[in-house]
Amino acid sequence: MQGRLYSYRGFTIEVVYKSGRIAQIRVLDRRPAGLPGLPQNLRVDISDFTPFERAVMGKLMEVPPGRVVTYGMLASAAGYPGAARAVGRVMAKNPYAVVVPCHRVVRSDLHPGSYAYGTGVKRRLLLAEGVRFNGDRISRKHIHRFKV
DNA sequence: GCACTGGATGTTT
DNA sequence: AAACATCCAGTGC
Repeated sequence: MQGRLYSYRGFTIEVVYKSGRIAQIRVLDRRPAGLPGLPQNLRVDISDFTPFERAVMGKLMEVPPGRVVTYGMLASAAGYPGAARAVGRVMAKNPYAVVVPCHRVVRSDLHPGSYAYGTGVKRRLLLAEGVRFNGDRISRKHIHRFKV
């Protein structure tokens, strides 16, 4: 698997194509040397996912850089209150890092929580997007409120 | 406040 | 039936 390399806020992003469609987007913990910026118009295909997964991923894509949501908040906003842990399962399998911004989903105690590419990468990605920390916890002002 | 524990939880495979 | 990137209430500092 080889893909196109892009730059996103100090990280290298690899977009892997399979038969003309985006198969995976991953984060490489490496400085992007002279790479183009990550395109805004990348179209990811979520039609093969379950209704629950589509609802969660779709809602998550509303969260902008510099904001975070908790697993439980995202579950409720997607229409599945109480499914915080199931949201964690979706995030763990998310093939489209950064475009489906699973690094912006954090624990209810505002610790960043786990990440497929390492907790350090998650923390530094959030920092690069403008999220401030108090020690190892995210400050409350960055919590995103979904529109009703 | 902090750290830890045990149990409940929803969805997928 | 098992797995899990959680959550909450309880306990003891």
